[in-house]
Amino acid sequence: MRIVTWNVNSIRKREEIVRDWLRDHAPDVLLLQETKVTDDKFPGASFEEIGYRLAIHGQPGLNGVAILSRHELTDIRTGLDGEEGDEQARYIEATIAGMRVASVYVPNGTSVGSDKFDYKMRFFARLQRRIRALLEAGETFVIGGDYNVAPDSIDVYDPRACAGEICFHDDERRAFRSMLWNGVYDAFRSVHATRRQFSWWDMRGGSWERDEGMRIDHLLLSPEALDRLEGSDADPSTRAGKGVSDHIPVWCDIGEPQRPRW
DNA sequence: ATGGTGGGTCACCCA
Repeated sequence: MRIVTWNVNSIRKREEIVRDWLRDHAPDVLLLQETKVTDDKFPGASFEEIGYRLAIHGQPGLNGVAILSRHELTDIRTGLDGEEGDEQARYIEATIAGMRVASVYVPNGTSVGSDKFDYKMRFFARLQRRIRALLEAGETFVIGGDYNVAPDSIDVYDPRACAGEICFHDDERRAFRSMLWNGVYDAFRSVHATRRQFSWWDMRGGSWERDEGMRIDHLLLSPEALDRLEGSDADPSTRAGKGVSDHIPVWCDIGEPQRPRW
């Protein structure tokens, strides 16, 4: 089962690109972030026509997450607990082929020390609580998305230039590691221990041309999903050219269970 | 240190 995560930076702008990519690669599941559209205006038919079912959670103009799946989607759940009145559409989760699969769009945080940065840090704590609940429930799960944090020095173009900056600040990296210490695993890094592979390059300042990117899109796996992990990679070809997202798709392949659970 | 481009919606916010 191939599960892909892709921040598309507006699904309406990227509808053709995403549909063509899905036709070429035919993954089982695509987790979308920054769809930037309300549910009634999501271009769902375009993906249903090529064999995908949808679970969508959007809002006007900002954020927005979705799950596209070739298999049945059940028990769809949206949002994270822990913040009264939070209207931001950043989390959706569903059961697909016996696994819980989620798409998450962690807040960018804008700048270290801002109100939005505080919200980002609270969001990490809320996400961690969800991870703990899934682990305690014994679920096999994959949470893919734009985490807006590069975990390690190898994951940024210049660790000195990025030190203390948004998406590489120690507080964010600690929050990411804190999730891992509960017993979830970064799929790409589990497969490629030392490979430098960015998933995002800023639209501004010719970052793509200079290869000044970061690896901020991740798939976090439960232990059972890690046992079944058969591969993980990304597709930088989608970043070339005009009219593309600033993020590229990142995926993992989860094999069939090899034996009954203990 | 700033600003660069490209989304959103409709004078700016967000990345």
